Amino acid sequence: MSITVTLPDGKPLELPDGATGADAAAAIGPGLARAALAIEVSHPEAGEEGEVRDLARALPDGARVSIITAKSGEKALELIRHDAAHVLAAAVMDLYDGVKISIGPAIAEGFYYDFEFPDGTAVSEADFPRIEERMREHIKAAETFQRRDVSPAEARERFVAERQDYKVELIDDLVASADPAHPLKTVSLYTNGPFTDLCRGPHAPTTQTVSAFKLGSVAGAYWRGDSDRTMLTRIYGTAFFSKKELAEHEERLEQARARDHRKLGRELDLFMFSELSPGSPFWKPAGLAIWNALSELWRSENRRRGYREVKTPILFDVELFKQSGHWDTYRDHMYFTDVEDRPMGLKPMNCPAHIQIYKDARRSYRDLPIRYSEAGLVHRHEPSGTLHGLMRVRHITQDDAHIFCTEEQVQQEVVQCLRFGFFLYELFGFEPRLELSTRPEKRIGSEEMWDRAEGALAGALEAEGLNYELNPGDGAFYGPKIDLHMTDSIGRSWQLGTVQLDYSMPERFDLLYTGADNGEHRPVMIHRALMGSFERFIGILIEHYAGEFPVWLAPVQAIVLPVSDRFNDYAASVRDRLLDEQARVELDDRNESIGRKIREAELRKIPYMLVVGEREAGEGTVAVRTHGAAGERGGGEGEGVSVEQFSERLLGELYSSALKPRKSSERHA
RNA sequence: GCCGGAGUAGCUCAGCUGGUAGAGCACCUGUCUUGUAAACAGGAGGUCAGGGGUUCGAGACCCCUCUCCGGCUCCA
Repeated sequence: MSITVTLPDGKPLELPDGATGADAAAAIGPGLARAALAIEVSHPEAGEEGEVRDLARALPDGARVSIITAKSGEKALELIRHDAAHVLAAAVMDLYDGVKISIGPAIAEGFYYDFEFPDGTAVSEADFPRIEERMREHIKAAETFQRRDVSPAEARERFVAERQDYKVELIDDLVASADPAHPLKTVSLYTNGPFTDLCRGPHAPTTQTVSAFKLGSVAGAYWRGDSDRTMLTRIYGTAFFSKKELAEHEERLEQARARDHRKLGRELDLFMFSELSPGSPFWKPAGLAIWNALSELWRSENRRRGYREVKTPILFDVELFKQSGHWDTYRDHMYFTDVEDRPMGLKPMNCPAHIQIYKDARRSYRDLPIRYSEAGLVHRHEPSGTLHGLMRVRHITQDDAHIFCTEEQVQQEVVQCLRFGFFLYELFGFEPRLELSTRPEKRIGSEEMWDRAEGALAGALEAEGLNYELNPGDGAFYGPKIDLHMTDSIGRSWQLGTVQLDYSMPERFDLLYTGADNGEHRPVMIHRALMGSFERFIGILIEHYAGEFPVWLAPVQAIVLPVSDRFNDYAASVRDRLLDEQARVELDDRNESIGRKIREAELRKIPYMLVVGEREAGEGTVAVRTHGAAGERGGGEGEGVSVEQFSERLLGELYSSALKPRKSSERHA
């Protein structure tokens, strides 16, 4: 008897019955046999998607196979990182008595393993050297990863005897969640050296492959991600196939840390924080310049799309929040105070305020859609442990808007919001990830309402042909939402824009409009913030540009640098000339060397440095040096540019291209 | 909020097993009059996050609080 498998190039390979992945690799060649780590098996006829398996497992007849080696990219990395997690667990078990293991998967940039250490044992990064040392021993021993399929009862017995409560719970859950028609017959155990773990696999043949690894950090993590359960100790690490790749990875991380907006915020003097108001940025002049440029863009683009800007209070009688539902669902995250014995609260959202404006007049179907925009200041008591620079603050300025429309207008309005969002993101070269979040546990409104709202959002996404992820249960308490996410410099994902559908607030506030039939109807509300908040968006912008902003966003667009104080008067006249063009321009007339002035302007990442000395003062010119590209006296584009010429050029870059007038046919949304 | 770590001059950091606080840059003053990434000299600057404790003596050790960092949970 023999079996036939198909190789990636389409060629069939005949093997004896019961042949394994290792046999297949050996049949192809001795080099591949040595390099093989695992094998990807797919069996389209049997409906089996590609699955990476151990080399030691028998291949099914008729399968398509592909040998995984160190060159197989992500799949190979995932494999050895998972191996590394087992090696880590083995080392920790060696070093700490009574430690309980839970789970240890490979993740995007590495791996982790979650442990429960005995009471009184705190593990910190200081312990990493000895843990790593122990890991190296397991790797040097080239322990084989041996898989054993056993009955759930046998596995359970084993882990009960070892007091591995988490493993016992995992087995019980596996058994309980199995389809009653096909009860779970086996679970797999993997053993390397003295360590055995409940694990689905696959693994490389031995621990030897995990040669280039490093532990990264230690963190708390709730068992099963549930904050009501035990907090375990998570140890993060990463692994590569070579020391070189590991070093490159660390180099990348270091470069990423250099663009951290908190670091750049300090270096470029953009904003600061004070212990006296945690989670609340103080915008310094340079940072506010960015804010204002962005705000100008936001304002003009809103106007173009039929939004009318409003401004509303931040402090309200709590009655408003009782009516809106915030009191019931959001109280713990709000700030309250008493004003002359009257309980008041800071708004955590702008919608109830915009609703007051809607209700200030009788509305007709002819008025709809009504679109109110506001750079609305809200306060949210974010838990202390979650604050993070500009990304997670308690004092939030949303680029908010609320659209009041008819049921029929919902989809087109949502589509317009999405297009508007993409228009903005494309200006910065952002490629956001989309999520559709559906009804949460804590919610208001009927099931039919949620059905309709979720359907409308999904409909808009599909009408636009957009790819999105479903995020069940993550909607706002009043309605489902579409969120736009971006990642920061080190890969953390942050929600920026959001488009939320709301049939509930209009009901709670008894919003009405008069229809063509002269009857009263209920409008639908759309809550939308595209950048999300100015704070978070600017945080992302800083990291995106690594502080090297395009001219229209740069806090200082040009700086005039006189070579000596004999040319200060001429330099001031150049500065004044550019100020007249509304440019953000500075003059560095300190008694310092030109080298010093240039160095400091470079460090401030100012786009244009205008050096003026004897020759420039005589000719009415400037010597232009652009940031990052060293200028040259006596040559290059920089020398002898008239102030006129430079002013023209700067004028062309002072505003985002989006802010320049354009014909309605060019409008994106 | 939870787990772990950290907090020394404006910034970046040093400060041994407890013996009474230091560097570079920035700042101020003076000299120099500068041509494309750091002129030279001098000076000033600290309740070592805050509070309590141990000790003859604490920046170092212990406890509490605050803030920050890395995660987890949460995030309208």
